[in-house]
Amino acid sequence: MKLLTKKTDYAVRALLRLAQHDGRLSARRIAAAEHIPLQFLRAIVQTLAQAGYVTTREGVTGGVALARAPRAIRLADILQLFQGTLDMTECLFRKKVCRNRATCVLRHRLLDIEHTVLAKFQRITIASLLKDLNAA
Amino acid sequence: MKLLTKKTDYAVRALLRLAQHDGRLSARRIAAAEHIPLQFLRAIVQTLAQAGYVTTREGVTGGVALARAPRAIRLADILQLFQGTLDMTECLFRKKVCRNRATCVLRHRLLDIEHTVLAKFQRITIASLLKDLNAA
DNA sequence: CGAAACTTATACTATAATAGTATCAGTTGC
DNA sequence: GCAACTGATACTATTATAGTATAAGTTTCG
Repeated sequence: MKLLTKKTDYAVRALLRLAQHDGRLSARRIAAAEHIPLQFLRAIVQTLAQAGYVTTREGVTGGVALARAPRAIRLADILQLFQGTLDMTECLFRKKVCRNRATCVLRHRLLDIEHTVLAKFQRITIASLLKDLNAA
Repeated sequence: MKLLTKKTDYAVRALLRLAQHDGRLSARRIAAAEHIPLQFLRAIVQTLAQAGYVTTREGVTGGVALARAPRAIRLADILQLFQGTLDMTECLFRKKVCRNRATCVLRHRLLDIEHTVLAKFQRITIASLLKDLNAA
């Protein structure tokens, strides 16, 4: 079971770099520092920019910068941005009614677990990760 | 994010059926009752049999039966059987040393979350699901 | 102006996991 | 012997993930 995909992982690492640097950084520099394929990172940065987590500037002095305070960027939001919502509610909305009671019983338990996971992800922010990083 | 694959889901549902029936059931009957593709379920049953959760008997009077008490079958074990172990430890064992501290910081948090999830899955058994089912 | 360093936008590919499907062989009991 | 079952494989289709490639536009500096 994989909790985070590479995209999410890279996004978080890029955000951490930006938070540490406190200014504008080019995708190329971030990619080199984090060993992330450049084009892949560029696409990730675009997604982050469109969602308002970073600002970008074109041109030779351009690059990427944080658009929000590190403590205002929650891992739960980045996760949702790149991996979509937690979607265990399928049986409730997509099919008429859960035609199998056993499945519903299971889903009830899964929903409980997912809420727990989500709550934990919501408490993790770029700021809290940064704190861990500096403490280590 | 998907916690359970179809295989795990089907396996649990099959085990619940068997626990309710308290005897031998053919894969065909289970598949029909749970709307599971027959060949797919048969492969799942084989895996369950090889792992010792069910016994099978060939021939016209054959079928599948539980080999363990419902309360001795934990969802965590079924999950592991079909989806493998929780594998967030990659950076510790597969690569020499985590060459990126930010990643390690993240993984540390992920491990914590995975332990929580695993603990919850360990507390769910076929018996506890059956109880939910009868209470509903 | 024009090159260098940057982002934007999109299209393409490779690999692996998931979810099934299809068969043939062997077993059991009437 | 045939109907209903399991065992064991091999195959396919779809999707997600993880990239790669490239053409086009922007900004600054010399």
